[in-house]
Amino acid sequence: MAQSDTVDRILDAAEELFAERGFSETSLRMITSKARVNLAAVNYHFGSKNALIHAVFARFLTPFSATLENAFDELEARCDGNPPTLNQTLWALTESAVRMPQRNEKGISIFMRLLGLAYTQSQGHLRKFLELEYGEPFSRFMRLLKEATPQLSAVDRYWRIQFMLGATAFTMSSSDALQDILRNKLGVETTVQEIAARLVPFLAAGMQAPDALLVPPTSSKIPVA
Amino acid sequence: MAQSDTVDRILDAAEELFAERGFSETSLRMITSKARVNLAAVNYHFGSKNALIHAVFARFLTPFSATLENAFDELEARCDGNPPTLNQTLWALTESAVRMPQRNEKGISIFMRLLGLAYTQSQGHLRKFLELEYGEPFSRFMRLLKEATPQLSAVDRYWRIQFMLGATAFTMSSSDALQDILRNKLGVETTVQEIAARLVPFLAAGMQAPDALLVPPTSSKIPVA
DNA sequence: ATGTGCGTCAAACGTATGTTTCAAACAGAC
DNA sequence: GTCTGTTTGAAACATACGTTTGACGCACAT
Repeated sequence: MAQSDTVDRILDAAEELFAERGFSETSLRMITSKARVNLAAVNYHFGSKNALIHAVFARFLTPFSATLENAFDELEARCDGNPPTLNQTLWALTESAVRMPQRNEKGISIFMRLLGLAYTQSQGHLRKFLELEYGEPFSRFMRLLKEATPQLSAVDRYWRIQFMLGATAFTMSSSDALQDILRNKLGVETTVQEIAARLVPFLAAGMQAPDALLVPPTSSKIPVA
Repeated sequence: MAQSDTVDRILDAAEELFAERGFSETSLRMITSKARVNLAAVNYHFGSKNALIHAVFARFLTPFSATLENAFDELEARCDGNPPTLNQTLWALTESAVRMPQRNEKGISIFMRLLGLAYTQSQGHLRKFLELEYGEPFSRFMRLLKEATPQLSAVDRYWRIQFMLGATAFTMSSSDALQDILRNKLGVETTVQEIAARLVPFLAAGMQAPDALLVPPTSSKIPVA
C-alpha cells in the first residue's frame, strides 16, 4: 500500500458521518471505527478534531472552487462585456456542482449537506476557515448575482440570496430522504440532476419576484390573484 | 413565589441557550447556571435532557399550533367554498408566527431558530416528538398548498414545497447570524417581521414559476470545462 | 546487520457530560 | 408544634469524549 491510505479512510468515514449526524454528534471513535483505523490516527495525521473537519471541507471544496472559477471565467468570456444573466449564473454553479467528480453516488448530497451544516451549525472555527480559504469564489458569485439583478436593492438581494442558499442546501442535503418519500408516495424516480433542474427555475423566479410588499395582503384588501 | 418558578426559569434559560448554540452544544450545567437553579432540578422536574428539549418546544408550539388552526379556520371561512390562494395561505402562516405573544423581544427569532434547528439537526427523538404532537396542522398546511396550486403536477409541487421549507428553515435557523452580517456590512437593522415579509413573496414567486425546464438554457451546447 | 523515521497500536489521561443519591429545607394540614 | 409530601442542595456516579503517551513494527538507507 502506497503512502498509507489511512488518511483517506479517515476522511471518507468522517465526511459521511459528519454529513449524517453533524460535527459535535460525531465522535472520533465513531470515525476511526468506521474507517477501521486506530483512534490515535486522527490526532497523529490531522492534529485535532477541528483540523479534521477543516480537512474534510478542503478535500472537496478546493477542487470545486477551481471548477467553479473556470465555469465563471468561461461564462464571462462567452458574454464578453455584458453581465451574465441570472439563469446563466445559477446554471454555471449547478453544473459545476453536479459535474464534480464524485467518490460515490452519495457524493453530491454529502457535499451539499456539509455545506448546509457549515452554515447552520455555528462552529466559529469552521466559519472562519471557510471565509479565509474560499471567500473569493463566493464573492465572485455574489458579484455575478448582483450584476444579474440590478433591479434589487442591496438588502432585498442579500435576503433573497440567503433564501436561495437555504432552499438549495436543505433540499440537496436531505435529497436521499426526500427521494425515498417521493418514490414511496408517487412511485417516481428522481436524479439529483432533475432536482437541480427543478430548483433553478424556482430560485430564479424567487429572485425576480416583484418587490417585497411590507404589508400582508390579508382580509379585505388585495385579494391576490 | 407561587408554584416554584424553577421550571420556568429553566425553560427560559434552555430556550435561549438552545437557540444560540444548538442542543448537543448546550450542557445542563450551562442551563442551570444561567437559570440560577441547582443542576439536579432539570432531572427532577423534567426527567431528562431530551424531555427538557421536548418541553421547550411544547411551550411555544402548543399555543402556536392553536393560533394556526384558528387562522386557517378563519381563512377558509372567509373564502367560503373556494380554496384560499397561495399568498393567503402563506400569510396566514407567517402572521400566526409573528403575532404569537412573545416573552421578550428575542422571542420570535428564538422561536424561528428553534424550528430551524428541529429540522436541521437530525435528533431522532425530536423529529418523532414533533410529528406525533404537531403533525396535524402541518398536514392541513400541505393540503391548503395543494389546493392553492392546482396547476402544478404532484411531483413539481412536492419539490417546490421542499424548496420553500428549506429556504424558510435555513434562513430562520441562522437569522441572528445573518442579521449580524447585514448590520456590519450595510449598517441595516432588520426585524424578523421584515424577513418574513421578504420571504413570502420570494416563496410565492418560486411556487408559481413556469414549469421546470429540464435542460439548462446555456448558449451553445453546455460546454463547461 | 544496524540504525533511523514513520506509522500503528493499546492504554491511559484529564475533563466534561447526563444522571443519581440522600440529606436538608421548606411548605401546608392537622 | 408536629407530621407529611414536595422541592432544593452539594456531592458523587458512571460514562463518553478529545487528546497524549510510549512501546512496537516495519521499510529502507547506510
